[in-house]
Amino acid sequence: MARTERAQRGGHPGVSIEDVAAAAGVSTATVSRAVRGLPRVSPATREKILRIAGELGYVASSSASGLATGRTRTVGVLAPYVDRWFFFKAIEGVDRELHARGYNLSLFNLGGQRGARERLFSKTMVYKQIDALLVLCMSLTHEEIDDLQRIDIPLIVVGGPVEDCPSIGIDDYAASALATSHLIKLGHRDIALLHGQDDSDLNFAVPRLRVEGFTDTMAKAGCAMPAHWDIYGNFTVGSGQEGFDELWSKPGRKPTALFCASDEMAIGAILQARRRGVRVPEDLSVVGIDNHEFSEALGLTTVAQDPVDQGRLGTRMLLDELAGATGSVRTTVASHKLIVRETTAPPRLDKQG
Amino acid sequence: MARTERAQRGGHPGVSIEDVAAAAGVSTATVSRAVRGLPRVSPATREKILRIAGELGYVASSSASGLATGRTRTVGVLAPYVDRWFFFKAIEGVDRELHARGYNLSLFNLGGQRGARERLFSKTMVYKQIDALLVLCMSLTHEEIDDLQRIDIPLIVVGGPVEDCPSIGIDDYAASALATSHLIKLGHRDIALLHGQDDSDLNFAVPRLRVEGFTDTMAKAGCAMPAHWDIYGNFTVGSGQEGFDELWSKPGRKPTALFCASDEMAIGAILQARRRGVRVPEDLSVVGIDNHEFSEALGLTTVAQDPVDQGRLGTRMLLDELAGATGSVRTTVASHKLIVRETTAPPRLDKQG
DNA sequence: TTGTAAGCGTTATCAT
DNA sequence: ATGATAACGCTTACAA
Repeated sequence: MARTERAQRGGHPGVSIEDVAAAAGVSTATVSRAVRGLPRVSPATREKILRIAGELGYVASSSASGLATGRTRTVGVLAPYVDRWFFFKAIEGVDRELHARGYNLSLFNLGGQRGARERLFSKTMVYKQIDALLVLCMSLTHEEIDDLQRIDIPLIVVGGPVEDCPSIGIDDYAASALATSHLIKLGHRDIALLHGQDDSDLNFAVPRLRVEGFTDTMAKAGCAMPAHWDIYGNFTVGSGQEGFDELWSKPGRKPTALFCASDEMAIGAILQARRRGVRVPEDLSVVGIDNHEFSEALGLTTVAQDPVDQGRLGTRMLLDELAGATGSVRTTVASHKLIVRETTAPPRLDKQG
Repeated sequence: MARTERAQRGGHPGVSIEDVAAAAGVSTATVSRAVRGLPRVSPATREKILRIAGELGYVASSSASGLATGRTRTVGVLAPYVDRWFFFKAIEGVDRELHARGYNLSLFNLGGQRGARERLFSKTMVYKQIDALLVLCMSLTHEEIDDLQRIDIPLIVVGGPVEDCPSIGIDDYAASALATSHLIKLGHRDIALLHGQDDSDLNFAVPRLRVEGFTDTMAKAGCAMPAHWDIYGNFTVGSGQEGFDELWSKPGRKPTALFCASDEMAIGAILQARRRGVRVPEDLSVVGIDNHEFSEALGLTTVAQDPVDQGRLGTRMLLDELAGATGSVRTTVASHKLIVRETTAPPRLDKQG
């Protein structure tokens, strides 16, 4: 199908490099160099070419240059969800860095359907379509990892450790230890735990680390926790609500504080506590991890992390690697910080251990 | 640069259609037909080719086929934000539909920096890179619209009307009228308004329509609203909090109800009200629009809409259009529904009009 | 049913 | 500094 035929059939061939070359009276090679800002073009011709290209509205075809160079100038972002705080924040950071450096972002969202990983991630989805891959806080099967390694493009995971892959994220263990000791320093000893696993099994490491940080800190402080204070949720607000009800409906002593493995669960728990007439922090202190958008409004004490920045940094490493700086991609730990607000206070004297 | 050279230089040529053809003892044309499921291939050869392609791990180069066909099989998604409820929900719907039909999603996020449109959307960003464009609830400048029309690819905006563009979204006027009359039917006459404009001026229509729905309904019911009950926010939780404080700090009579143009503002207002000792709904009824994730947990009465579905439907129209069904893309109105929960109740008798 | 071969719009090598 | 020209890997008339 020749260009002329396409045009005849009502297609939209657009203006090609050849059109520009013809209009400028130079070769396509020169146009190519000129528009890409490469050397070996005299200032005069460059200016002329740029002007004409502008007039004609020339934009290089990404398919064509992709084919010629073997690079697509797009990086893939693989996310288990796109509607959860950490994820959309990270995506924002990734997008910013990517477009700032002239790259495109191709989004692959595995989630959507809650309950199980709906779409499997196959190499065909990205093979020859992206220059690098950024994985958002999810574990990969061995098969997926192997596939990815075989493709051999720069890869980084943002938001949690995955074996055999470089990653960037906070030290989840330290973060939850920090939240827990904040509670302990306040005088709490009767602390319940609201944690759990992501619905779709997408990352086991982060939840586990956050629990271990809690458990170890409790143990070190000599605090024991009855088994029925160990509540299992799934990192959503809804499960935070249910978690609170479960905790409070059980007979026996109540805790004076609640450690939640994520702000979303903490928010759910607090909302439900208030609904049940349990005052926060007077009757129950609550602490979370993340510093979700809504946490400030609620006055939630939490350990903050910055997913935007993690996304940006991860992207930067990927792009540097692509730019030839071998070794740019390496496992990095991002910072976290305790933010004390209004949902934590010393336990009431009559309840103190 | 020949294939062999690339390989020698440590590049990763991958397995090409030619490799498959050679291994199968057929021509590339046949391989092409076979792998794409086209007719005119005998069952036997097809099976053989598929097997070999599988063994070799063959995946067609999107650049090459894009160049050959003039189609990229990716659609662009232009979003003012990616970290706001409507937007990430819509993106989820878009992504689902897209990948289900073998398309890729290229994300362009204009936001990030709050305060002003940071990145301008230029035709060079998408020209020749996408087959269709889905715009998420933002107004475009005339220049941008012109550019887009000139590119002449299917276009739809999801989440709000934009002049001269087909769109899908709820009837924002009707939705806010519905929320308002819910309040009025409950017996409220002293109703305050929390509305505003998106930070970055990204869509004027939606906020305006929601205000008009409120204002007209109030007028029809013969309710007057003092000017200082007209509070201006920016659709965020934070501005909901500030809005409440502004409303409550002013001297004079207090309203018995508050209409918020979005759930996020409503949530902020409620949280702040409680913090100030104002009970919801006893002292103040609050209603929102959207049915945000957190609204159920808070018990917020609201008018629900389903962005996931809007995104999916918008995408479907785009893809149908690309599949040749001319006229598939057309302005459509999505449904909304009042959900009465716990933040609205009749006004207290001593305060009734 | 299968193969041949001409494009698709760039980039990059090598001359000039 | 500039130009010819051969790739890049696929699709698609058209011929066989």
